[in-house]
Amino acid sequence: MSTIEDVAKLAGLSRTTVSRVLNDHPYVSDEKKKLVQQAMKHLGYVPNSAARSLRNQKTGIIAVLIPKISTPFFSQLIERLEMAASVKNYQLIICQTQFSKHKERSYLDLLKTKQVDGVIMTSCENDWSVIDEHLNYGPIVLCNEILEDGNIPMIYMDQFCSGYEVAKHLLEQGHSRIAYCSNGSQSIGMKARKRGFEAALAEAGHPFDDEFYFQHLSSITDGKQVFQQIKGLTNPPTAIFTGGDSVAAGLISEAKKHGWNIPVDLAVVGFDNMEITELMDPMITTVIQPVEEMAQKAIEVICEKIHKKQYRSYERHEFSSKLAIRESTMIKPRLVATS
Amino acid sequence: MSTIEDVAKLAGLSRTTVSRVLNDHPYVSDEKKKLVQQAMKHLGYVPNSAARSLRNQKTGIIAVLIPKISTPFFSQLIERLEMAASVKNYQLIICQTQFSKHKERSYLDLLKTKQVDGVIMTSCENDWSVIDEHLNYGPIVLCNEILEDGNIPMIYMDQFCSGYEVAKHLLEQGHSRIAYCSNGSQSIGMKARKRGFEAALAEAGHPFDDEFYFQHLSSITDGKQVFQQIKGLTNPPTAIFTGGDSVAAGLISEAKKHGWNIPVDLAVVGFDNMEITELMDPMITTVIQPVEEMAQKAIEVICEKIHKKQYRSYERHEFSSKLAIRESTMIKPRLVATS
DNA sequence: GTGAAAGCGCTAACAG
DNA sequence: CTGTTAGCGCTTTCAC
Repeated sequence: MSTIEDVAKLAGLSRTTVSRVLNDHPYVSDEKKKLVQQAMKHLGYVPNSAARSLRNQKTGIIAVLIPKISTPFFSQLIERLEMAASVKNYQLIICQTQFSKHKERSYLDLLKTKQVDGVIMTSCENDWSVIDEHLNYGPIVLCNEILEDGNIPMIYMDQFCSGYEVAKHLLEQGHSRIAYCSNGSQSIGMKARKRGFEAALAEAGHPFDDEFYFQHLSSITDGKQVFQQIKGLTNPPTAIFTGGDSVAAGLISEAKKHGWNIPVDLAVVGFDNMEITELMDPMITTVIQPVEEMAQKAIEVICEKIHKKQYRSYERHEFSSKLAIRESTMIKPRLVATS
Repeated sequence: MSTIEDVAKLAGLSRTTVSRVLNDHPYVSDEKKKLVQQAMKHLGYVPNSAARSLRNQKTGIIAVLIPKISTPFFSQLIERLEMAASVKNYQLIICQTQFSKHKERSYLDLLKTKQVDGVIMTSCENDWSVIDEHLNYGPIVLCNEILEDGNIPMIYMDQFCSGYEVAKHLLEQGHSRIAYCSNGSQSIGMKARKRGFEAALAEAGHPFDDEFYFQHLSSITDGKQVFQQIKGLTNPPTAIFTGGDSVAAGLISEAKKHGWNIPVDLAVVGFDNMEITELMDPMITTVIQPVEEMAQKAIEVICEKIHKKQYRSYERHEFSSKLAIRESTMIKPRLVATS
């Protein structure tokens, strides 16, 4: 492995000059520049990044903290983050926290060891004080998460608005008995979603009924179970916002097995716009998150922070969801059955 | 940010001793050891990883080259790779090649710049010569890919066997007119899968019919289109191996819309065991890949290579798939319809 | 057991 | 425009 010294010798110049060529500095004569470039090519020289990191005090690496990579939403987010980072010549280290406080903290320590220039958190298990302490070592930005009072950039979707729009849509379809599911998270975003949902109902004069509030649902199985609960009600809801596509799909699949007609007997709305939503019969009405925009903003913001070396600042970047209205909430005129 | 020097001063000792404590070297008196540890705690000292990398000539980072992160199979693979790497205290840099030869090569260069200790490729667009050249700088292992004649470790699934088992299962269900779909890849693995499929058919005395060979299918839309083709055939197949769950799901969804009964009119087998396979009605028979085992082996092998500093070696690690038999290929006695 | 000193490969003052 | 020099933070001979 050749070093800058080797290149310098071969070109008959000093390390400095080679370094200048390497970093596109001005004040190098074209003649010597060419000499250096030839020597580099000849030796197959590539600068050593550890040495550069040590000298420059930056690595060109950003850590992304993710609870679980294979979750469709998160894998899409990583994909977009990677694409945006790649444009700016940053590498991404992927850290799976598995919702563990401890793991999360140990990954934040990558800032202290200077293994990364910044951290993007897509969820946050620890208290603000933990984040705050790490801010002495580098920038942290939240993408897809909110933390009250934190003076760091936060990039997120307007959940109040998502909840509001879903409810509005269902109300417009003539529903008034509408169920709501949460995944159990008590995050600010989740609370906002519920508030938005309730607000629309209240406006329409159909205050939210706690009997229709189902909690801790996130999987397909959960969706199946929630159907069983609904089936058991004497006066069941006519529509449901499941808060997740897996739940919606599980619920629909189970409901169909029991002869229910979706959306006639029960209108269903999911969340995330996963692939299944277009595969199920009926296709599922769902909320589309602005993944690409959030990812791009997150990279943009963290790069700026790294550059400015100013890690604390109150910044909110809010994006809007879109509602994809599909068959699971739209009652169509029936086709005449051929017998 | 405090350095080893600061710790040494505070403890009234030399950098060497501090370093020894840091690296658990023997020959440090317990007394001084404690002194050092106190000083480290007091200063909140954490070793700088760039300096360590430079000095030790290793980074503790592995690059994973992936065509597209959000593909369910790949996101599962990344998840498992991350978990296995984390156990060995390695970080993973995720590089999305997007099937680009050029990007792939530039990521392989991370080995030259010493930004990573090794590379795991989950697909390979470049020729062997490109790989070979980079082997001068660090280990490369293939996980989920085969390259003829390459003298590097390759971890993969026995595709011949997968294809064989699928065909066998369909034959046992009484089918003889069985269609086969490929995603267009001409990789060794894909060829093996097809050979396995054909072998089973040949054994049963039902040689493969090229009329039933559909190519370049990978998406839901492709699945829908292939159904249209099948519907147009005068003498259509009674079973089909779609080579992918998305294709299978798209096909089934379209077939149902046209009143076909799956599996009675057409038995369908997917590939990958994605979530949808259990959500569709009927649930889809599919091939389960040994993702976890392959990921663990890949990490194990690359760590060993890094350790031994011997990058070239002919190694094959083959794993087996499992067939998950579900409703899309099993004709059940019909339930009596209540009218 | 412990410390002094050299050096991993690179960049940025500072001179000239 | 170019070179000399110091040093980023760490580990490791080699002495003592």
